[in-house]
Amino acid sequence: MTLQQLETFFWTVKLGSFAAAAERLHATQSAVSMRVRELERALCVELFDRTHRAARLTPKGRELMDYASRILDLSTELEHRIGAPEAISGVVRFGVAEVVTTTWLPRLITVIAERYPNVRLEIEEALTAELMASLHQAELELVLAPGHTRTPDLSTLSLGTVDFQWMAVPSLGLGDQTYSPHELAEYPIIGMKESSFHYAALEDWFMSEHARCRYLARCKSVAVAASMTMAGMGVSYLPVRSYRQEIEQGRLAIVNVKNPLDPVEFIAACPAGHSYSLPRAIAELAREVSDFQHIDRPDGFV
Amino acid sequence: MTLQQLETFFWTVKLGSFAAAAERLHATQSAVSMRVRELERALCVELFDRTHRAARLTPKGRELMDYASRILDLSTELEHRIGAPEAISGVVRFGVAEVVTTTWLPRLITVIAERYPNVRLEIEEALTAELMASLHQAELELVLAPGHTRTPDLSTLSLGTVDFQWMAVPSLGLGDQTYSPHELAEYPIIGMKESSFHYAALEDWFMSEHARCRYLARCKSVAVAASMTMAGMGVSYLPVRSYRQEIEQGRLAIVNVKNPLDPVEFIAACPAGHSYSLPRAIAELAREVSDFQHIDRPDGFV
DNA sequence: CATTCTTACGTACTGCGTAAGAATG
DNA sequence: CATTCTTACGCAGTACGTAAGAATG
Repeated sequence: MTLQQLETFFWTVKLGSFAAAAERLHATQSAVSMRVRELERALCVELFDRTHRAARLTPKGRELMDYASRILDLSTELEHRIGAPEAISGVVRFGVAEVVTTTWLPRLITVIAERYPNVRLEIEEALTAELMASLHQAELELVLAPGHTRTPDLSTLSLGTVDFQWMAVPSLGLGDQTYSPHELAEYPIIGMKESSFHYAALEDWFMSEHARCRYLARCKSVAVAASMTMAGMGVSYLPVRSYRQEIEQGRLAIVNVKNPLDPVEFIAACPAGHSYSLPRAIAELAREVSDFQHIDRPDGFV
Repeated sequence: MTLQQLETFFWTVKLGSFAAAAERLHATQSAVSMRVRELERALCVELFDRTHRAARLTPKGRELMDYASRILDLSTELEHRIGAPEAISGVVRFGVAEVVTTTWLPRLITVIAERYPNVRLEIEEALTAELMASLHQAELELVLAPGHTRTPDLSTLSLGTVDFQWMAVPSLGLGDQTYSPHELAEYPIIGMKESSFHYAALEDWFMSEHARCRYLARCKSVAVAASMTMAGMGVSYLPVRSYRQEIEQGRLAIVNVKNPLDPVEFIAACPAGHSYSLPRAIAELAREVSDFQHIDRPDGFV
């Protein structure tokens, strides 16, 4: 019995198939199959029910899963606590929201590369809901995105908040007055897709006055929304700091509204239950390099 | 990092040298050296201070020891709880007292061989103190011997008690009367060596009346003491059941004494701190096959 | 019939034992 | 100078990838 066998078994169960585990572990199906078979031979026990196509766990396999995760957890904790950072190798797949990409992601990548020179990163940018879905399917190990959801199966770490405001070009003529949702809904709104974190928040904001706005567009990208806004096509909800220059230069103007939404909190989220893991370490680095407005909140993971 | 490396590291620390670990693990010094070196390379950390001849742990090494024992403990627990018994392989070194050898040891060996066909046994017979010393030095993993010592670093399991009595040949003329220590001390005593469990007990018994007996001999073996006794050379303290036949046939007779000592409890003792381990499993088998007088006592390990 | 796991086979590697070497007390 | 660890070298076993095969839904 080896750690590698246990790790392979663990991911096979976690991802539901030998093929998926092979991809995750950067090995071939064949190798995964052999490792599991070797583990079964070492324990003289069937771990998977092979009468069906999908790899279904036997009762013994289910029992093993608990031991495997405990042992693997200890071994990664060991590597982090005792090993030098350069001893940490492997691949971390994480997802980021666009605002992270356009702000401190480059710094994060640099810091990771310095601290963990032997770690390879696979970074994916997508809308928040998509990232969270990937996280739950274990396709990603870490997500840096807006959110404050406290699900029991996720550990989260606050990365600070970002001030979003309604913006439009001055020539759209909204001026300095303070708009209610109803009033703002008169203007064409440049929104984000449903899987964006903002979708629900803005919908709620309009709905608080039973206002129905007309969306000129639903973007998958803040940058695209900003471009459309700067082109004078409508009003959109944008991160202030990212468009400071445009505001100063008069190419965008903040639209004052009644009951403005709170600043958006960004979090690092990763699967709960691991005391130490590379994703958690990276989350903490992200918190350090983040220049988002840090808020008072328990400093560690929740 | 592999389980084998951790195991090798563990035993190197536990036994204090690469050579001793090599012997324990049935490998060469060279292999042990390489495994440790590989572990150090995997963690990018020095685990042993090699400036001195003996392998002294570095602080990092000391930290690792805790993780290593926890991981190895989990992995053996896993093997016992999930693996089939025939999956358990390896060598168990255990020590037994002579009375165990001459009573149910053969049965124990049979039962172990049936349950764990792939386990090899290295059994050593010696006097109790010697066995306990070997146990503390981790040269043995299990001891089946008389005793009731409750040391915090040992787990013990009661194997039952054995009735010992003073015996002599009838022709020595002790008859049916009841002897005090003083009176018995008049006769030549065939005793056991100091490292025998009985040594202290009998010494105390005589000393309770400030009697000083003359030891005709100090044996390392109960069988030898019995032979000398049956040869009419003196009085000795022998297990009754082992010499039932001799008593019935009149070749030995029990000598009644005042304040006879309690029956001697036998225990299985193994290092504490392992939730599951082969030695513990064997201890429980020993309890099952033992035909010593079982006493009311918490059933499990203490 | 596409997906998923297994089997076969050749290769490359790595871990081990033997034996010799270095260093320590 | 004996003990203890390290290094060198050659062998053997094994773990992997490629590719073909079997079975399932």
